[in-house]
Amino acid sequence: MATLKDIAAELGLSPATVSRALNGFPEVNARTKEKVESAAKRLNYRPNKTAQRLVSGKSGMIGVVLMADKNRTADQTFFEVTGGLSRHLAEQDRDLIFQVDISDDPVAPYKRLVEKSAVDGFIIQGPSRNDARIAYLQEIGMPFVVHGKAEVGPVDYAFYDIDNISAARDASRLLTDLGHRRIAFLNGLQDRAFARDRRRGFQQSCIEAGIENPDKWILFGPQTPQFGYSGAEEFLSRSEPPTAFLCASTLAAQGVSDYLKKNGLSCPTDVSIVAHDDAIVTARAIEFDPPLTVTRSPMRDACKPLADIMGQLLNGANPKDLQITSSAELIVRSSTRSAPLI
Amino acid sequence: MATLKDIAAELGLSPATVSRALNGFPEVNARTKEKVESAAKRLNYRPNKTAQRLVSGKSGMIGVVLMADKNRTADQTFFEVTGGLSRHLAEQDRDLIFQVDISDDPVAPYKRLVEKSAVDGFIIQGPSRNDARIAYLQEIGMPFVVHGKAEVGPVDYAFYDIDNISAARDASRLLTDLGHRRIAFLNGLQDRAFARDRRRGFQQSCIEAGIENPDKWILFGPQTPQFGYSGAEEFLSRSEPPTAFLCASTLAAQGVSDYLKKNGLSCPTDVSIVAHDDAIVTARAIEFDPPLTVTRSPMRDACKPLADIMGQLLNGANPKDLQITSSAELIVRSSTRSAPLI
DNA sequence: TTGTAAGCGTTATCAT
DNA sequence: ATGATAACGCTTACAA
Repeated sequence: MATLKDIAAELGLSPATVSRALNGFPEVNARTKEKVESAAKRLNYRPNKTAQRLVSGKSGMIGVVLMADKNRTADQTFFEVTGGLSRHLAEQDRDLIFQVDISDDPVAPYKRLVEKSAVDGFIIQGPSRNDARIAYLQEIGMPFVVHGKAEVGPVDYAFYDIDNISAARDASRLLTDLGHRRIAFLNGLQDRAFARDRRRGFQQSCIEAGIENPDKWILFGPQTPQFGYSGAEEFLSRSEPPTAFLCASTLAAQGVSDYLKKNGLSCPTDVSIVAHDDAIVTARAIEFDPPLTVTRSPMRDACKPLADIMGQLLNGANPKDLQITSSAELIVRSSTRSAPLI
Repeated sequence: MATLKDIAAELGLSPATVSRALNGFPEVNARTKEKVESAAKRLNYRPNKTAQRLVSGKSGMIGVVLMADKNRTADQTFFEVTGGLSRHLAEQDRDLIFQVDISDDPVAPYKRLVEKSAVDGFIIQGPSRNDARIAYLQEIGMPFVVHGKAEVGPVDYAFYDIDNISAARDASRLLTDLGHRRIAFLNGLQDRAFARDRRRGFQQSCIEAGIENPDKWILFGPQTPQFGYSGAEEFLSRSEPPTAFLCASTLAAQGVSDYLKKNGLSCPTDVSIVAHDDAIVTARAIEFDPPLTVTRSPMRDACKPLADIMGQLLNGANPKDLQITSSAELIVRSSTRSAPLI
């Protein structure tokens, strides 16, 4: 692979001039610039990233760490986002370095990457409350963007999140407006920030509607069809069964739907279902039977903002100016109907 | 972050000696070595990877490229393997750089990474026949390992594959031994090497059993429940419907199973099902109703061999000595039974 | 056993 | 407008 030196030798110039020509410095003679550029093309020159990194102190890599659970499973959404991130980072000529966390110390993989000076920044997915990773990165001053927002109040790091409180509030308010009073909420894992926010939104609309003790209607769990199924089973065998389900994902809604079918219950006649729709391919809300009412906010939409924020951060922007909260859109389809009169 | 120079200054040594001490050169005085090591620890020294790379000419990174289809979907298995790879590469102190292919030129993302001198090698997943990526990497002499084997005869690149011919042969032979004569095969995408091999194995056992024109019983498609469902529909509405299904994945088997249930057909009484089981979490063969007979070969098992092969390749081993074919195990459960007498 | 010096391929700071 | 030179942090002949 040709180097700056090769081009310089070829043209009888110094490497410095070639570097300037190639990097568009204003002082270089137009003709020289042309010659350099054509020679570069001819010799198939590519700047050596490693050398650039050494001198700039930047690696050009962004770290993404997957926290695999004990079962080594990872939710689809993580990959959706990671794939999209890779694409958008490529537009900035940055690459994504991917690591799987197997230790029980969530900070370890970040430390490893930091200490190897392997990355310029991190994108953190699925933050939890008092996230140790965030604390660590803040402490050492490493740039990072959080997908989701860990804390409730204002924070001083960059993030992209959807308004989970409003999403859950809108969804459950739709149900209370339809007269539902016993609404089961199959929420995400309890330690996740989004689950906390959605609980809050759910509670708000319950209070508005005069429903007491909303918490007894919430179950936290992984967003899988299995969880949806067992959650439906659990709630529907109570003495006061719910007339509606709110699911944190279409995946869980799938499980609920399966349970209803298997037990001769009809949606929406007997039970209404609303879900939050991340628009992942494996469980399309519109292909449900009946088509699912959702609060929709494609996971995929997070990729570009996250990559952009990272780019600006690396250009020295203030994290506090890089905080985006987008909102989910309520789409009413056929899985919701007035509460049955009992 | 402390550098070699810092340690040298601290100890009144030269950077060279410190480097030697830290890299376990035999000539260094034992006491010096101790002092250097403790100073390194005390100053929290980490070698600067970028500098090491520049001097060694190696990046310490392995490229993995995801070929996303038009829908931007990617099968679960890709991520299973990629995650595992990341873990095992970390053991070699290598990192995984992850890229998504969006262009229609499958070689482009590889070229990009190569020309940036970003990676030392690639792991290629889902090879197709006459794979352009393989041709490119061979041409430029970049090390790579293929997960799967693209060609039928002997090849001169490193790979890890399962014996797809035998797997399909064993599975379909089980069915022919049970008296089945009309066996539908929901195979993988036609351009994939594994699908070609499984077709071959299927044909072999059909010939053994005297079944004519096996190809008319094969449908190629993406291994999804949707494909399984529509494939079952297609085959079962023929004038001579199959009495058994062979599926290239438990995901497709799920679709077949769903179709049977929805149409009042019983497995295994009316229709037997055998699948190949990659042991991915989203469709566990043993949790099927009834539990699924499979040829089992966990995708996950490929990760360590692939990482190991890459390591050896980078240490100068001959690709031809790094070719592993493992075999799938036939596990008979309850989804297979003698063919119904018609 | 240790030090000196060159070099990896860039970019940046001086001169000229 | 261009060239020398140093620097980034490390490894490795070669010298001592």
